[in-house]
Formats: sequence, C-alpha cells, structure tokens
Amino acid sequence: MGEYSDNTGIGENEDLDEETLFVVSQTFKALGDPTRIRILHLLFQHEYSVNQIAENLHLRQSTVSHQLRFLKNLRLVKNRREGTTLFYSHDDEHVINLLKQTIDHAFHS
Amino acid sequence: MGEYSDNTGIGENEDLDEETLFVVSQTFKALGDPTRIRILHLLFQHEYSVNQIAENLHLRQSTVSHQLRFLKNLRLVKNRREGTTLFYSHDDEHVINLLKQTIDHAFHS
DNA sequence: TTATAATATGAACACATGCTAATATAAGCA
DNA sequence: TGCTTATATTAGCATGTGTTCATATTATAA
Repeated sequence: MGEYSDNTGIGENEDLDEETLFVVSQTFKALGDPTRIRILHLLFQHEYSVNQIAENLHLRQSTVSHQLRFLKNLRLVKNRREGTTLFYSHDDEHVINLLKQTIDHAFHS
Repeated sequence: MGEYSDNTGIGENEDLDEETLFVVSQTFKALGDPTRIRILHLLFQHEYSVNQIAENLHLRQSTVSHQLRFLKNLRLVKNRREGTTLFYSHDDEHVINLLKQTIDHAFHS
C-alpha cells in the first residue's frame, strides 16, 4: 500500500505533533464529562446566567461556576456581564458541532 | 428568536436523556486520552498487531493491550487473529470521523 | 508434551478529576 | 457606608484513570 493514499483530504496521515495531540485530547476531555455536556447542551439554545444553569440542571452554583471556568479556559464558552449577573453562551462552533453530531448519532441509534 | 429555528437539523433541543448522555460522554472520554488518540490515529491507515502498535508508538505491550481492550469494549476497534497475532483495526466510522475532524481543526489553526 | 511467541490480565501505585462546603470577591443600591 | 445579590475561589475529600510489573493465557510448532 502506498503512503498518503487516502481520499478524504482530512488529516489522514499527518504525523501527530505534541501540540496537536494536546489540543485534541483537551477538547475531547472537555466533552467527556456529563455535567459539561449538559451545560453546553443547555447553551445550544441561548445564553444563561450561572444561577439559571444551576437551577435548570439541578446543580450547585459552585459546581456550575467551576465547570464554566474550565470551559472558558478552553474558550468553549464566553460571558457577558449585566450588573452582578454573568450570562454565558457557547463560543466554539466547531466543538458545538462535534457535540451536536455525537448527540444526534447516539440519540438515533 | 423562535424556537427550533436552527438550520442544521441536528439534535438541537431534544432533551438529553440519561442514556444518550452516558453514551456521548463515554465516546468523548474514549477520545480524551493522548495514548488512545495516538492508537486510533495509527489505525487510520490500516490494521496493526499489538506489538506493532507498541513499537510504533513507543509504548509497553501491556499499556497497548489495556487501551485496546478499552477501545474494544466501546466497539471503537475490532481485531482479527492470525496465529498468535491479533491485528487491530478501527470499527466505528463516526468516531473516526470525529477524530479526523478535530485533528484537522487543531492542526490548521 | 515442552518450548516459544504474542497477547491478556490483575494488583498496585501515582496522579487527575469532579463535587462540596465555606468563604471571598464584585457590583449595585439604600 | 453597609447590605444584598450573583459569582468566583479555595481546600478537602472521594473516586476515577493510566501506567507498570509480574504473571497468566492462548496458539503454534518442534
């Protein structure tokens, strides 16, 4: 078999450098926790405040805040301040699409 | 903005039932480890034996075997026996595509 | 059967992860 | 200023995860 014989044009045989490997694993790790999935899934629709997320998903404020910091560090969500309230929304279309695809795939199987 | 106004047709507002949540998080968890990513990435090309994988990626035979069992439990890889040798290959196009997409995205950014 | 090669398994360990309670910070208002 | 609301942070704990060494299993061949 010849090298580089694939047809999709999507990163087939490129060697995985350390940085890419790190980014990719971090990305999937972010999506590998049920709580974070539920938060991101909620944010599919529109922005929510921290407390709104906590109420909606029956989680502690502290838990939500921690996970939002995690997601924000990876630039998967952003926020907007209004007085003392912070509204969070998603901030990475690619990752949101990964999640949508996978939910869809799991749901219809 | 009206409800259900999205254009992708991909699972927007469906409620996340426990089972879907579990499957999705398991799937991403599988892709959330550098070693498993490297193994799956190697298997993009073609099948490899356990020892071949270990040599290629500079991992212990035991480590590779453990991770392959993990991936096999999730039906992300399959194997084929030839004498005492087991050849592993990927077995989930959807997940492989997720990985390809994400590597591609991370690599060209 | 015995020996050998390839792979799988089990136990132990270090480390990472996620949640919680308590507290701190920040912004708005009386 | 002091009070309230909303969010962030810190430390601690329990659980999960990935690797390793040692050993077991499986299949083949002499």
